[in-house]
Amino acid sequence: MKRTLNIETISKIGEEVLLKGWVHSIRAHGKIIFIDLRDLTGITQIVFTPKMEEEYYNLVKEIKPEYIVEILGEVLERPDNMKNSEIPTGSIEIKAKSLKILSCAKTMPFPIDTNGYDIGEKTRLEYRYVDLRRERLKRNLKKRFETISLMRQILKEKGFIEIETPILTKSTPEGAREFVVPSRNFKGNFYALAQSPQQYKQLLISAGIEKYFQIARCFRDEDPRGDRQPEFTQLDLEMAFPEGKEEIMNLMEDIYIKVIKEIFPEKHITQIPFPKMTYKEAMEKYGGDKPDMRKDKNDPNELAFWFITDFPMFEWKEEYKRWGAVHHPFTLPQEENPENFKEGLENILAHQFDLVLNGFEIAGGSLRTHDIELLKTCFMVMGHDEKELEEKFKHYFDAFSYGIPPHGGIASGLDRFFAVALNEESIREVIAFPKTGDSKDLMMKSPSKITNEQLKELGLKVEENE
RNA sequence: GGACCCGUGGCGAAAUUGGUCAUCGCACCUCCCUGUCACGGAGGGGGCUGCCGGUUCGAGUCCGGUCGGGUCCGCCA
Repeated sequence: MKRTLNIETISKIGEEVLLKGWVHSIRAHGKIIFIDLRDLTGITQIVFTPKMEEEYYNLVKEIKPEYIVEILGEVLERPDNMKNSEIPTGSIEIKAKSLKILSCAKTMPFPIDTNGYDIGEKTRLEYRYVDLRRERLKRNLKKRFETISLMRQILKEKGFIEIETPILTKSTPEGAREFVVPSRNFKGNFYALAQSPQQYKQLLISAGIEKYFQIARCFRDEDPRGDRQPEFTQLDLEMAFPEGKEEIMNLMEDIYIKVIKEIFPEKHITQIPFPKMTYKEAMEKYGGDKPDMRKDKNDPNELAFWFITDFPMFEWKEEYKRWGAVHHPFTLPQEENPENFKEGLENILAHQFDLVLNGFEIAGGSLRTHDIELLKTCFMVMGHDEKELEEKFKHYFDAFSYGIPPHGGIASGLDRFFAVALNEESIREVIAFPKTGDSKDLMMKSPSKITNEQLKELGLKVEENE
């Protein structure tokens, strides 16, 4: 017999159904026993009475919360005074005929029929597979999936194609600290995990993939925060021949408006089209480059999307005693004549913009420099010499020398977006298996030591005292 | 690299100024209950207060260290 999902029982009154799922709760009244059966679609009440076959009725008493069971029974409409308006299947119940235990379960390490906020994160992360049984987390993961599906659909309709770029790539100067991966075949050499598909996507543009996107995993070995993880997901896209940066902004705006309308209909956007504000104005008026522009900060359903534009191109990096890029070196400066760079680097703006949502930066985009000389100048300004460029970016300049159209793109951090859209304080609540503030995986217990054999094979120094 | 906060049975919390304070709720176990849906009722098991050391006649309660979590600054092209 084919399995019926809990939510489907409502339309099967009078029919015999086979249900499978988790025992959410048990209410035993001596003779009559109620079990709330949970599956991905919801909860259904099952009723067991002594009238059923003795073999099965005795088995019911063995059942404990979170056991996984299979129940054959008849869908009955409940008498009016016994209906439960709290749950979708509250108007019916299943009169059980038989029962089979598919899996037993130990007592859960913490309650899962709550929202979980009052349980220490340490415990929740250690038993993440149990924590994920929580309704709230399953809802978050579902919404996440629905959103990403919609984004793919929208971009497909607009002529973008999704392309996977390498995760194992090369260490480059500039940018975030990278995770490095030792090479076994070439001892003493290392891959770096991609901190962003930036270079690859620009090379795809040079190849004539005029509209690229990717739901991309990125890796950065920086100290995490509540809204950061060492690995995270971004909607990454790039296009050739954009009609100015406005085309990119409009595209991103269009995507988010559709996402909110379809996946988060309870939300309302403060202002459409998304207002724009220059970096200078944001800094002067709001003291930061990601102002929270909500009208009513107590309204949990308000979403204030704002574009912040005209970021400076360069900033002084005191730590390294040199100039660096505010965004990245590939950003197109608004001053395209390198001669004028001498006037004062701090005054040069870039064709760069961020998308800010309720005080969080959820996307950063720009037009890219496609003039090789200008690009080299930008690198030189930031303290890189010809030799280093030849070493680290040869592929990049070479590709451009074979022809590169004007292009631009944007990357949007999805974890942060989901946290805001789902009213979660931490992005850990919207990621299935997040890491701690120390970049550890408490469930898998990683990072972990590896054996001396492994170290040797990788050409790494063997620990003496192990 | 720096600053701050937290750590009590499985989970969440309580323990006046350090002195029977290891308590409560949930969960768990046993028994009773044919209509509950946070079911109800009776009884029961479980911690020595993250760890180490110090102060004190006496510490969960003070001090130091350590381990484990969290937040923030730096960092995050």
